[in-house]
Amino acid sequence: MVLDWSTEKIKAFRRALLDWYDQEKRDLPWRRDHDPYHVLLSETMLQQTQVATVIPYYEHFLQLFPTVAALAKAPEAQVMKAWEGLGYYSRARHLQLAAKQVVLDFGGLFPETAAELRTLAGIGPYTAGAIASIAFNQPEPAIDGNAFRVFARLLKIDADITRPQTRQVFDDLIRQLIDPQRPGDFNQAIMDLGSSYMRAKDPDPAHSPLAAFDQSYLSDTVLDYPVKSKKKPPVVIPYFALVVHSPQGYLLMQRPRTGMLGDLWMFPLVDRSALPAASLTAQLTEAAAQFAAETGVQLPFTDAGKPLVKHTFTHQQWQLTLIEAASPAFDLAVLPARWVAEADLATVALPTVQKKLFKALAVGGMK
DNA sequence: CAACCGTGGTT
DNA sequence: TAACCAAGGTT
Repeated sequence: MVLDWSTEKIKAFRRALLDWYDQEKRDLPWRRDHDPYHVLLSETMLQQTQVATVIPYYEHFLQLFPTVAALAKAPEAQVMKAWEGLGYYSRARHLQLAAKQVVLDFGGLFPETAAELRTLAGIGPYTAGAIASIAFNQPEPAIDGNAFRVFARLLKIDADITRPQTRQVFDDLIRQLIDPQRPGDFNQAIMDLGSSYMRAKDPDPAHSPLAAFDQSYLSDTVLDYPVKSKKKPPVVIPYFALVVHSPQGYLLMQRPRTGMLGDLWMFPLVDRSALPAASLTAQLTEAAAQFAAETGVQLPFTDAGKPLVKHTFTHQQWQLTLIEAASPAFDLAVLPARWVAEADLATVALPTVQKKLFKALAVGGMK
């Protein structure tokens, strides 16, 4: 799509945006320099995650893994532990994979083009554009939720931003507007604008430095943009959480690398919706049978008498009933499982839902 | 392409 | 409070 703005108008737009950014840009840890590793780390953590949440994780992660080489050679378990609580855990695995790719495929130096950056694990069109523009000064759009919202409002773009093909519409338009001298600052200024005057809720378009360019503001239709379709509600799944405690600690299983909470450690779960029996007693027996089939150990599980633990993810709501059995320690060598004493809880990466389960049991000072 | 993948904050 | 939102990527 061709933008019908004059050259003068485009220059005035860039000037208004960058002058404002020079005065008002946020002071953020990842803006201390333009190191591509710092940009990659911050952009990855910021995916679908708020700035205030990311800041302490970013600082801690950089202390543990100061360079891309240090991250590449770190134990994966330590990387996952550093990501604990941040969510979308495949980001952590992909980030370390990307670090290894930089070391092995690019001699330890980040590639500088968006196309090459896209070959790194976990780097999609947004993150590639962000690194290329911020670290390497290339005129690449970085189209995140802010950019979608800001340009949808500025230009009154009606395309549904949840549809993949819509990205191209915005990409074409932003390429005509991006400042060729300061593309990184241009992209970051759009993000700052999208989190302030042009935020999703309760925006203040009248005081935006781009108010004069904002077609939605000028027509009093700001909240009509961006256009996006609604998400489906989460599916409810009932589980038993199997609490097996021995003198060596609690039995935790490492979840499969793919799927929900991949690589993290949890109590074994049994999907109750897959159990045929109706009564609680019959379901406890069936859960014990499934546990025995997996471990070779038959244990008498009983209801732990704890309240139902609920945890809602993007697409699922888990309703967890704690059931428990005491046991001597037994061999777990053939399973992705281990006994974890309370003192060792700090050494394994636990998802938030598992911390809720420990809290319900009043274990490890979790609250 | 649509579905999947976490968590915490806000209204 | 249920719904929505927050610097997306992978399959």
